[in-house]
Amino acid sequence: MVDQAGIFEKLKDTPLFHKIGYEDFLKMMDCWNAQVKTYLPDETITRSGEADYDFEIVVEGGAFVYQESYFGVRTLLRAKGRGESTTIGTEEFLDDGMHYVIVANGQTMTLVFDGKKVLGACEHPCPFHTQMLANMVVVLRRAHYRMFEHLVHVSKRTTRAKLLSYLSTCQQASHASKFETPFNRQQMADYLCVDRSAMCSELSKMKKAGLIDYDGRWFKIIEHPAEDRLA
Amino acid sequence: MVDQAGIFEKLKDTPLFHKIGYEDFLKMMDCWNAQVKTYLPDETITRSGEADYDFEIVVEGGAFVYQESYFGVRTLLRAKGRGESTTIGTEEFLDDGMHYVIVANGQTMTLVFDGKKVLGACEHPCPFHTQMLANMVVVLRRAHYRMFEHLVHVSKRTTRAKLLSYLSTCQQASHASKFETPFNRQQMADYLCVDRSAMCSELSKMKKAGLIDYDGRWFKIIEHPAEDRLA
DNA sequence: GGAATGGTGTTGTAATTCCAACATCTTATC
DNA sequence: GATAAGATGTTGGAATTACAACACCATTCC
Repeated sequence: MVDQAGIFEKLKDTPLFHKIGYEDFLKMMDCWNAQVKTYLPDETITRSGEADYDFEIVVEGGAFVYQESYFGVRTLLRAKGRGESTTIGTEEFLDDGMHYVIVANGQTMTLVFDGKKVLGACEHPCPFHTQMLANMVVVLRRAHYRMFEHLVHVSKRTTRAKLLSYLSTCQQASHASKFETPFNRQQMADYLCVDRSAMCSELSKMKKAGLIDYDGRWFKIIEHPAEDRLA
Repeated sequence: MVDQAGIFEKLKDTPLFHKIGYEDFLKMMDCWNAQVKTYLPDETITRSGEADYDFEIVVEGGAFVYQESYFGVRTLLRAKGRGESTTIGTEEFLDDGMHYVIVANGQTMTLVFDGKKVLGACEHPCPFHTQMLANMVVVLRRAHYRMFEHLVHVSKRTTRAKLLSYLSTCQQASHASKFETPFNRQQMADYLCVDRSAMCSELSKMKKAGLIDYDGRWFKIIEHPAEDRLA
């Protein structure tokens, strides 16, 4: 059994709890009807349509979020890492028309709030309530933008265009002409939704064509490609 | 010149202003240092790096959000419809590492809040502040999930897999075996990032193969495709 | 050292997609 | 009815990708 202080310790450094102190946390636990739940590995935590108004945060362990098709075929959307604490709920809870399943990744402990209270207008607004909502907005915006970047890259029709779109973004983020990618080749191929070997081959061609230069994870974009390849 | 009452009239029915009354609105205008701005068609409203902490809402007109590559090549991310009011800012403002440009779509009027006050903890928390943040979370979550669905479809390697993924989602949302899509063929092809004619051709094959049936925008999924095509 | 492992690059073939062009059908519009 | 415009379906050749198989290199482990 873990006490409230123990739970707070595991959450306090996450972006969602930015500027939330222990006293705020205690009030929150009371005000939002917090409940601690534990799950066995692979146990279903929740699915769309059930308890849509709960707001559940991973305290310990982790969770997988799957999209579920009409026929029950699942596609892995996101992994909530063990010990990463935050926000199953911040990004997925409380909406209609979503079809997902959330499954525990190993032994998992969560904190469940009453979502109606979280998103409802308080008669006696508390500072922590406003702060938590502001934190949620920040966390959501970041995730939203990352996903949009991803979609922009994947939307390109050819492997070359996908690579240029992605590498251009990396270069921008690095603020330098030479930059290092966080992915190895397989991960980069998965991220861009192309075949790894085909991607390697395309990288070779681009190097020979003088478009880019690279060595391992270090890349450099040399020439400005025709606009229509990037657009 | 439009007065505050006129602005409120244009915003009050949007999701972002759910449960926000006129008195709340007036307080908000004061508390968050609201300023009204107008833009000429195609005028740049803002770009990443400039005024990152402002929170700007379209009151009248509209806006295009572009991603901008290292070389200045722009990709259209999103169109904020004329008169649709809400939320340039709700989804894009206040983050680092975003490279975008926002351009007015026709004559446009906006409302600019001080983002630091919007996301900052208030010393004297107001009910409208909490309500607005809760509204932002709802709006963001919805947009986030829609984008995720989009990414799931586009991530599939073949046109057939993209179609099945998309149609499966439509079928789920309709709660019926037969359903109508909101897109015409060209829009559907753009959404799935494939060529229209190739998509039409693939639809024909799928119909002949007995996987689906369709007539115009009406579709029906007949057989469960092999799991590996959908996964 | 030798073997195993994981990351990377190359190649050839089969499959898929893009692209352009055209045919068909429906729906305005006059 | 005649015409135009728009959406949809079809086809064939060129371009691109997926897939499988293998070579190469560095690291790790015994």
